Amino acid sequence: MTAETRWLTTTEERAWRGLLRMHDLLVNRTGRSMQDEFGLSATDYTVLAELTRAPDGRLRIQELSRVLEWEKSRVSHHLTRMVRRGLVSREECEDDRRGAFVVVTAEGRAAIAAAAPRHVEDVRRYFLDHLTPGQITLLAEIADVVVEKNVSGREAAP
Amino acid sequence: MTAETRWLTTTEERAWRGLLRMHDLLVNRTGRSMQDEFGLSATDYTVLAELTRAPDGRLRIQELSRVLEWEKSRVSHHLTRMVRRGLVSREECEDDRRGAFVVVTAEGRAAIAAAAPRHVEDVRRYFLDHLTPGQITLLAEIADVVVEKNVSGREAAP
DNA sequence: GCCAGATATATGACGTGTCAACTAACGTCG
DNA sequence: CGACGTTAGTTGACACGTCATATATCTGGC
Repeated sequence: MTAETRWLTTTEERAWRGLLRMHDLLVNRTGRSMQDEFGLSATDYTVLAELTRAPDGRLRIQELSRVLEWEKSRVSHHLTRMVRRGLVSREECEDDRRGAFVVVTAEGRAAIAAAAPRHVEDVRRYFLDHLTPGQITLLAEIADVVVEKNVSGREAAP
Repeated sequence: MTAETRWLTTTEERAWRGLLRMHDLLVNRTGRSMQDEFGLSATDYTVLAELTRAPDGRLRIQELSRVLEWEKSRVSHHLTRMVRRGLVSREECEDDRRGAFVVVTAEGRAAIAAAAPRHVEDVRRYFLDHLTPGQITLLAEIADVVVEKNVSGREAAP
């Protein structure tokens, strides 16, 4: 006994499909630069960004999992690959012997330092440069609202 | 001789990271419904949507590749999996013996017909319902601009 | 001190995406 | 006709993500 479906209006569909298409385009364009020119995937980049922002370039794996909002197994698999390529390394945790740290290697720091300026340029070239400051603000607000509504009540319930 | 990098302002970063986060949340939420309740991935859904919209539920594979903007090999791999699950089938092409058609099966039609109302509800629940009509229009415009600027000059150059 | 959960991480299987290489059929220009 | 470049589609290898499961350690009663 489902009520009649309220299909999407033209504008609603334009917003939804446009969001998906815009996202894919931007991810492809920015990702290709990073991959082709610096050998980093977008995910490598975010992992390195979190690590270099942390004191001593070290984080507990659970901590990384939390800030990135990635499943633990995803983090584990990804770190295995990054370790293999010399971007990070694992370290034991003295306090909690179950636990482990990830640490950026010198090579990892070099990689993200090299890639970061180009990445920011790409974000401007493919995305921000086509929008007015007003549109950028609007989009930031839209994203904040949607994220907040979807996240509250699922994690850290009051 | 690179100029100094113009790093992102707070708002710019909020827009960029917010876009990525919002997208991931929405894709996860809507994807999980479809997967758990109807056994379809988001990509299955879009393939079936294109096919059911086409006359006779048939499309040349190249045509599908073009409208979805997917690499040929991606299409091919995905169709192989969908065929295995009985959602679509391949047919030979008489006119051009290199070519092939994909056709939705009855099962495929049933699957998307069952999933569509729920999908639309999800798009509303997780996304549209949290925004004002003005914001939805704004977002549609933003997506259109960004997509248009990134696509023109790469395909179908004037 | 010990045992029953809970917690931190790793692993294997499998679906998905990309890239490069391959097969087969078209089209054309001599 | 026949060699040649192009087009349609497939395939295999490999990177990535998710799920279920395994292993080791911690923690809180008793």
